[in-house]
Order: sequence, then structure tokens, then C-alpha cells
Amino acid sequence: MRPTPPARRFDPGRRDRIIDVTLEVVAAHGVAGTSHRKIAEAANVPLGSMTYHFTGMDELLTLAFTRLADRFADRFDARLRAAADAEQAQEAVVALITEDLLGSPRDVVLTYELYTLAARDPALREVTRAWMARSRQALQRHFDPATARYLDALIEGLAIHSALDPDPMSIDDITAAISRIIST
Amino acid sequence: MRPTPPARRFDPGRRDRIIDVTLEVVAAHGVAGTSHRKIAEAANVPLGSMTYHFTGMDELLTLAFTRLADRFADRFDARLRAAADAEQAQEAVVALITEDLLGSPRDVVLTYELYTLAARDPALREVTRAWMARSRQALQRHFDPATARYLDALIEGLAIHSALDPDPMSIDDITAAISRIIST
Amino acid sequence: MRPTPPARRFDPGRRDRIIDVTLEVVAAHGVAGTSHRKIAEAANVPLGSMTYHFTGMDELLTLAFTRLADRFADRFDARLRAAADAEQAQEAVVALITEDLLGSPRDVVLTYELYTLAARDPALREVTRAWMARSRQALQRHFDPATARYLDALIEGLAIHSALDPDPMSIDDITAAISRIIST
Amino acid sequence: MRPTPPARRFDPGRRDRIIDVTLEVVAAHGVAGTSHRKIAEAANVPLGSMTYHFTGMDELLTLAFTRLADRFADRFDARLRAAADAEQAQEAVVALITEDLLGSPRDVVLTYELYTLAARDPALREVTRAWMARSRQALQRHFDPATARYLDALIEGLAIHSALDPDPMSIDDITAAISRIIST
DNA sequence: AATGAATGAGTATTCATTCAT
DNA sequence: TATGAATGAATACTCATTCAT
Repeated sequence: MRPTPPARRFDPGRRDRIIDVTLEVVAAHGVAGTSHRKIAEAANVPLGSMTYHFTGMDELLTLAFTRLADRFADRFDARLRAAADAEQAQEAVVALITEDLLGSPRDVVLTYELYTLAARDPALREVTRAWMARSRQALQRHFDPATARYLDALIEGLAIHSALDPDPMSIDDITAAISRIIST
Repeated sequence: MRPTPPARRFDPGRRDRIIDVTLEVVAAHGVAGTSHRKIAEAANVPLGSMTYHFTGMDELLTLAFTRLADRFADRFDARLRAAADAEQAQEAVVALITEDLLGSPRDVVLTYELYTLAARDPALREVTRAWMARSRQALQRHFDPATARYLDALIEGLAIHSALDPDPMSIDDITAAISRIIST
Repeated sequence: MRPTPPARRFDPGRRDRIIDVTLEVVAAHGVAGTSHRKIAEAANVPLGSMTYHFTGMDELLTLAFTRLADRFADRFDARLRAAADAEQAQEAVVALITEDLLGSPRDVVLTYELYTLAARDPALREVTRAWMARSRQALQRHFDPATARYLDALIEGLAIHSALDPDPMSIDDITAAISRIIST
Repeated sequence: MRPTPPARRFDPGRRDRIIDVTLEVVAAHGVAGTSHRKIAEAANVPLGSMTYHFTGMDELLTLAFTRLADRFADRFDARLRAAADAEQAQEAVVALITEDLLGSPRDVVLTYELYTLAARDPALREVTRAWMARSRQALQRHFDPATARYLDALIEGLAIHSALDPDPMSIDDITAAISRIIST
């Protein structure tokens, strides 16, 4: 009896899958607790495959967070694109905070991890920069540039504080805060 | 020739010093890159001393970030305590953002590291909770509770976006955004 | 849109080029730091091409060092062939040491790498043996066999010591040493 | 039954032993084939012990080869110190080549490995430099400085060629070559 | 005939923690 | 009380080689 052959797998899209799995591992263990081993195991891929497809952890994290930011920005964009007027836009922003940003603890955690990396790594700061730029662009569909910028900052702050606060703000509070920042 | 003595140093305040040095190491290498070894070396303390004084990294990080948050809150408090009226309070908030929060890249980085840990660890979430509570308390010297809360969130968002943005907001912009949120 | 073609390159002389590039990689990184990957990259050749053309690193190194030794021996031969008498032969030997052997740090390094391999591997010891034989043959155009042999050894020693010595011998010293060994 | 405890060993002189074992491993496998693992195994020491005692492979190799060169130089010195006159000194040199340098294939191999490293690494070039300096100093007990230098180079060449040559020189040949270089 | 993808063994190194002194 | 030495588990990464295409 020969041992089972090493089971060379035909696995297109493997690279792509690894990138997605990376975000899951980071969400579960933090960047600090993320390793090639954990990702490889979660993706059901041999360890050697990791450094075959990516030059190192840095590249992998950059790719993964770029994907994350793109998805956030897409959702942001879609919400505001669907709003017909300023009033609907305001509702869209509230929904965005309460549903998109706070709805998934996973995403909250990942956002912080991204900011922490971005504070050190220019490559990831570029990712956050592009994300912010797209957000403001989306807001400018309905608000003037200055308001868009203030609003973007407020959204950020509301999301963070709501996430960290054991007694988070109500939707009414969030709506009220937003009303103030867009009143010109 | 006698061998060098065992160098039993009289070193009161060692425990304290280690806690402070921990923040420096985290600022320099991130939580992900922080280790007992690096801290011990930076504090000029034998490695064995680390696990002698602290049960592990978790305790050490909690102590260090508690100290950090206390210092931030103290400064916040002092600024608002010094303000005589709402107008001065607004100026104090602007100064707080531009000088305290954005003045030191070290502090920006450490704040993110703290949030990232807090998102996972209840002990550190308590640290951020207490910090937020003190901030709002300080703001309530001059603003009603709801405004204090909105303002606190806006401060957070302005600080984050300004730190990550290669083209950060001007002081005028920051002032304008704050004006809107406190207009009742 | 068709996918990019498989880039089947018409590349005659590829095998040859790989052998030459191998010497460059060894010169740059040492035998210890040489790998199929580095050679493939330096030769602009797919990794799979390495084990397609050569059975393994041993074969590749043997081929490369054989080529190196042949080139050295050719130069040695040419120099002594050009000498008309014993006096010119002596000058040729001095030039050989100072110009051929010491002129290029690359060649000095490669020579040691070869000796180190030869000390272990009979295939490469055959390479050094043949090289030595050709050197002596060339010297015997002008000197008796015993002198040729002594001279060959002295050349070796002068080259090594001059290469490793931060304060290497002058040409006059080299000439004087050679004069002594050929005086019968 | 508890599993046997991890058997923390009291092992003074371990650091020293590792350095010696390193030379054995290099002699057996070459620098290219030497790894922390092999050394640790040969020294009967856990892998983690290697990088505890040494910053890395470089430091370890430097220490090991320094020790090797010192031993060679000691023997060289002893031989020439024991010679009463120039004639005995000449005999000492012959014995040195035939017994010390060629007597042990291990030492021949190690010498090449050292030269190969020295060609790249200044730290190891300093080791060879110091060794050469001591050799010449020893020779100057009996010969003038220029002769000492030529003789040192000839010794080197005779040793290398004899080691690589399947038909090495006889003692008479070696003696004759040396006679020529010291005849003034 | 040629190669890109794949993989398990192996590399150096870092690490938190233990414990004899 | 304090610590230097020790250690096994874990880290990222490199590698020669295989093989389906």
C-alpha cells in the first residue's frame, strides 16, 4: 500500500480566496494574532502556498484591506446614489452608520485594525485615503464640499463611539447630530 | 580579579518605569511588534523581571493604556476647566484637537492601538469607556448632555480623519464643524 | 480580449546562458547563498526551466566551474605562450598574478568557492586537477618540471595572501619572490 | 505517571562547546550545509539554545573560525619557537606543511571554508589577517621580513596544491621549494 | 518541449515562560 | 527577592522538486 499521493489540487481562485480568508482571520485574531499558518489553515491551503502567492504578510494585508475598503466604499456609494434628495440622503447616512458600520462587529474591528496599520504604513494609508476620498465624493452628490467633509468626520466619530460605548447612541441621537452638521 | 558583581540593582520605581516604557515600545513597534524582550531592553531591566512584576502581556498593556487614557482625560479636563464660557470652551476644543490629539503622532498611533485592543478585550473597553465618560463630563461643564455627546463624537472623527488625511483640515474648517454641532 | 499568450520564448543558448549566470550568482551570494530561484531570476528564465535543463545544483555548479577554470587556464596559457624567453616568462607570471588573479575580486571569490567545493566533491576536484595540470604545462614551456611545480604553488600562495591581505605585496616583492623560486 | 520533566540541564561551558561543535559541523557539511539545527543536534542542545547564546550564524561562524585560526597559529608558533637555528627552522616549516596543514583533511577543508567566508566578510578577513600576521612574526624569528613574507606565501601555495593534487609533492620537493625561497 | 502552480521539508529567528540558582 | 539561563513552540520565509497543463 502506497501512502496516498500528496493530492496536488487544481484550485483556481486560490489566491483570491486567501485574500478573503485573511480578513476573516484578522477579524477573529487581530493583526497581531494573524499568521501565515492560521490563514493557510483557514483557507485549507498548504503553508508553502502563502509565500508562493504573496511576497509576505505586508502584501497580503495590503491586498486584503484594499478589498475591504473597496467594499465599504461601494456600499456607501450605493446608499447615497439611491437617495433622491437631501432628506433621503440624510436617512441614507443614518442607515449607513447604524446598519453598515455598526451592524457587523466584524467590520468595526477590521476598521480599527486598518487604521492602526495605516498609522504606520504608507501603503495602507493610501488605502484609507482613497476610501475617504470616495466617501466624500459620494456625500457631495447631496451636500456641498465643506459639509461633506464635516459630515464624513462626524460619521466616523459616531461609528467609533457607538461601537465602543456600552450604552450606544439611539437612532434619534444619531439623526439629530447629523441634522446639526448639515444645517448651513 | 573578582568577577563582576551580580549587579543587584536598587531600583525602586522599576515597575512604574516598565509601564511607561511599554507605551514607548508600542508606539514604536505596534502592539503586534511588542514583546517582553523589547520592553525589558528598552527599560534596561532583565527579561526575568518582566514576568516577575506582571502576570503577562495583557496585564501590562492594560496598565499602560489605562495610564495613557488617564493622561489624555486629564489634559481634556484641564482645557475645559480653564474655559470661562461657551466661546472659550469652543476654542478649547479646537486647541484640544489640533494640539493634544494631532500634535503628537505618537499619541495618534497609540490611540488606534488602544481602540483596536478595546474592540476585542473587555478590560480595555472599560478603559475607553471611562475615558469617554470623563470627556463628556468635561464637555458638560459648558454644553448640554446631548450636545456634549455629539461633540465628543465629532472630535473623535475630526481627529481621526485629520490624522489619516494627507491634506488635513484647516483650523478654520475644524472650528466651523464644531460651530455647527454646538448650535442648538 | 484574448488572454496573454503563454510566452513561449524562442531562446536558443538558454542552457548556456544559465551556466554563465550561475557564476555571477555564486560570485554575488556565494555557493551557500545560491539557489535555483536566484539563478532563474538572474537569467530571466522560468524556475521550472532549471530542473528541466539540469539534473540539479551539483551538475550546474560543476558545469559552471569547469567553464571558469577553462577560462583561467586559457588566459594563463596565452600569457606564457606569448613570452619569448625565460625573462619574459617571469614578467608574464607577475602580470598573471597582479592582473588576472588579483585584478578582479569576482574571480578571487570564485576561486575560493571552487576550492571549497573541490575539497568535498571529486567531480570538482577533477576540475581543479585539470586546471593545475594545464598551468604546469604552460609553465613548462619555459621552466623545468620541478621549477614549474614550485612556481605554480608560489603563484597560488602569492595570489591568496595578496587577496586577503589589507596591505598586499608590491609588484617588486612579487617579482623578487618569483626570482628566488626559479633560480636553480 | 507524569511525563518526564523537560530535563532542564545544568550545563556550564555549553556556549564553548557549541563553538567547537560548529567547526565539526562545518568540516562535515561545509558552511553551505551548516545550520543551527545541525549544530544543535551535534552539540546535544535544544535549537532555541543556539540563538540564545549567539545573535546569529554570523557571530557563531566568526567565533568558531577565530578559534580555529588561533589554534593553527599556536601550533605554527610552537614549531618555530622550538627551532634552534635556521636549519631547524626550515625543517620545522616542512613538518608544519606535511603534518599540521596536510595531516588532517578536516583542517584543509576548514581553511578553505574560512578563506571563502573571508573573501566576503570583513569580520572574517580580520581573522585571516591576524593569522597571517602571527605566522609572519613566527617566521621572523629565523628569517628576515621579506623572506618571511615570501615563505609564508609559498607555504600557503604548497599546502593548497598538495591538498588538491591527487599526486601530491614529496617531502623532498617541498624541502627543495622552501630552500629556494629562503636562499638570499 | 516547456512551465507555472504547487507543496512539504527545511531555514533562521523570536518568543513567553519556567526555574535553578 | 530577583534573575540569567534555558527551552519548546511558534514565527516568517526559502527551497528543490514535482507535475498537470
